[in-house]
Amino acid sequence: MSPSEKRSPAEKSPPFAEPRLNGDLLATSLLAFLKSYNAYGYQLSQQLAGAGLPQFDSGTVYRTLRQLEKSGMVSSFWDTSANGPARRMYSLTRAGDVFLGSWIETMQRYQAVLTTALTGFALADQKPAKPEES
Amino acid sequence: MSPSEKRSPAEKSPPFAEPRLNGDLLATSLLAFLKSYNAYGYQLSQQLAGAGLPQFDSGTVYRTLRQLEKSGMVSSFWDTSANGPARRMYSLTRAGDVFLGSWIETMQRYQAVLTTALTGFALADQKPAKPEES
DNA sequence: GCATCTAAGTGCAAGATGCATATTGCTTTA
DNA sequence: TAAAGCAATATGCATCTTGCACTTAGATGC
Repeated sequence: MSPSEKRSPAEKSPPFAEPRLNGDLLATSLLAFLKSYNAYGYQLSQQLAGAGLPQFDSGTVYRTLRQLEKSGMVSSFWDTSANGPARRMYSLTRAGDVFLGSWIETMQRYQAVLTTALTGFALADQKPAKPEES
Repeated sequence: MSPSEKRSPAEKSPPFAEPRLNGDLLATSLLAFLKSYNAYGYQLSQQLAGAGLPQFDSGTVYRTLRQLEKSGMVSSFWDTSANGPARRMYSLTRAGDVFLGSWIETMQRYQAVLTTALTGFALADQKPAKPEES
């Protein structure tokens, strides 16, 4: 290759283009809850806390919800009908529903891979590579 | 509380204290592979690439392996028995095995929670909170 | 008034990640 | 034998993500 150019720009992919299972567990949990009913951040934060999921920081919950909205996965409006401070009510969008489905699939596939690896899978074209057990 | 002190030190938990399922998928996959056979970084990197898992950066793979070693999940030694450059051979430790088991459990529980949320679970003490669907 | 709860959000520093590149040793081939 | 190439590990850096503390603000109770 020509040794002149050193770096190509390397565009980055948008936040929720595909399921990554990295920091997406929170996002996915939020979408899963929003599939059953609309809710606001504080409420979701509390329900997550008592659901057997890891302890999510409430700041992260709010930020993730805003990010999901920017990505078109959820939509929101200010709800001032109830007493107390205004609530930002979220609901799942069509795109969010689709993403949620693919993420669940992905998670199941990952788990299948891990389970297979754990049970000692047959390595067809790859020799065992168990060095010495003397 | 007394308004004098502003911040407490707030100690941080060690890297792999408990399964977080955030950036731990790579770590867990590595441990799962190492449960069946000892292996070195380059090899693991290649096998991960063709296993139905997300595309992991090789630099991240090496760094994660070193981090796992610092945490006591794996142990390594330089293997110069084969041709080519020396390889750092990794094997799973007892602690790594335990962590792996708990992580799999955790992942299954998370998935159960999500599945339950998706199928529309019964909200006992929490009213539906479905605002208006007019 | 003052404290407290709900509700949302920001600031900051530390950690994790993606991408490109570097380095070394061995093997092959011109 | 010099050059080229692959195997194998690793680092530099900019960016993204995260946890923790703190702030703002309205409503409610004392």
